[in-house]
Amino acid sequence: MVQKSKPPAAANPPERRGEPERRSEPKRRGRPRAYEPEIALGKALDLFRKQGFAATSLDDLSEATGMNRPSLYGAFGDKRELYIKSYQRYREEAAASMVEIFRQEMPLRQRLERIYAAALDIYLSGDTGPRGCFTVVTAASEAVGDPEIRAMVLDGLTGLDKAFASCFRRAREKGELPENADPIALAQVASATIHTIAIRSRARVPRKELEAIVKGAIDVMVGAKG
Amino acid sequence: MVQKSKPPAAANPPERRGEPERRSEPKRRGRPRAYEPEIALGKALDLFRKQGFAATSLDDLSEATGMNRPSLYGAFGDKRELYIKSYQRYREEAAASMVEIFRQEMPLRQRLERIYAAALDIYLSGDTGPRGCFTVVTAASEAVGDPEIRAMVLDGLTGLDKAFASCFRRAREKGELPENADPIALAQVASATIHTIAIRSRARVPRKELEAIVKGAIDVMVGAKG
DNA sequence: GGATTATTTTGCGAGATGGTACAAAAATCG
DNA sequence: CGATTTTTGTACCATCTCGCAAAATAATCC
Repeated sequence: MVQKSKPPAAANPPERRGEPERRSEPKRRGRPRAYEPEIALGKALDLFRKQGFAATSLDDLSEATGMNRPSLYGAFGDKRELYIKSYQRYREEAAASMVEIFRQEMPLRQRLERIYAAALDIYLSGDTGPRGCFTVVTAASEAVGDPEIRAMVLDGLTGLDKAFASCFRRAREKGELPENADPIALAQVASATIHTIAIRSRARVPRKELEAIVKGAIDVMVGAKG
Repeated sequence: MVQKSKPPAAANPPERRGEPERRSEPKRRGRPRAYEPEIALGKALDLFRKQGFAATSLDDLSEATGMNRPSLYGAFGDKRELYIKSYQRYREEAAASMVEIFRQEMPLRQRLERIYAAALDIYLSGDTGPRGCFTVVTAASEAVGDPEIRAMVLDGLTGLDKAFASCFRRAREKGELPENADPIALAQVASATIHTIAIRSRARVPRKELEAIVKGAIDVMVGAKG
């Protein structure tokens, strides 16, 4: 898992470009790419999620993406840039899986349940074991030393807070919560619940237990029984 | 910060053993140690908390502890063992700072406030910026790949859950909580609040904001106003 | 004082690491 | 076809990494 000396054969998937470029690409000039940047970035993201920044070597990334190092460097920049791009990609995917749930009209309790179910799907995915949340598990670790990563982490944290806050605010307006409920405090508890399941999933707490934690937290936030 | 080639002079603190050994040590036989294992372990812990496992090199540890590598190796074993011993030390210290608060008799709200204040003291300490919680920030990251570390992390998580649960159970018996309050669910929210401030402190969220989050969470758990 | 014991010190070695230089390869353009 | 352009593949570098062996040092024991 650490070194490689990649077998030089079988490195080239024969189907390397079904249609050369999605659409409207006039026709690229030089030698065609042997990889698809989007899926390579996904592989890099998988690795960073599993191992974190420092424990992931360029050889690991090279092997996982199928790109050799110079190609990696040319496509994404150095290791830190690749990490940041992976993190951006992660956040886009995570946001995409939740934005619909925040937008649609539905009862508060159901909305919370679906948000947490989506989060668990993300945190528990992974071939070699659940990987938790990128923000919580690896990015927060890098955040002390790297202002750019820290800014992204902060942005992610407050973004989640705000999404939950507006969701509680709407619920209060619709009479699903008592008049004196504090949407901001509730949102922070809702975020904290996200964080606790992110951490616990990384420690391989089984999904059933995580779901029980979620249910208990929802009860505390909106009142027991549905 | 990465390499060293330590200046060979000035490496030996002249006061290296005020009293050779605390007490009852009959008299150590060979050359005396130039370091105190306890404080060296503390320095190692500081580094691991700041940088995590993979990003911390033996040279870093050697420089921080003042021990050269073979001495480190002899005293603590290899890097992973040193990491585990550091983590044990961290947990002992953290437990020591909280056990009194859990044991003493006091109103629920005050107990929670003091627990969170103690946690913030730990998370926000550090010369070069707050370091968060070892369990949450670095150990959880290693937990996927290392069963021994994972077991320790799980033990830490459930230990905190249980401490909070018994605290809520007592409060309910004393009438500080409604009869239908669920101590386990409340405990998990209390743990989640610990986790969220651990993560946020790592992202340099200022103490004032963390305290506001704590206050909001306490209100949600035990009911607004004190 | 000499033997014994425990620790420090120096330094090494095999290998991994992040990053890059450079030529060969594979496409389009004229 | 040859020129141009872009990417790939190989090889390399300087540094860092972990762990260890061998020798030097400093204490106690007899």
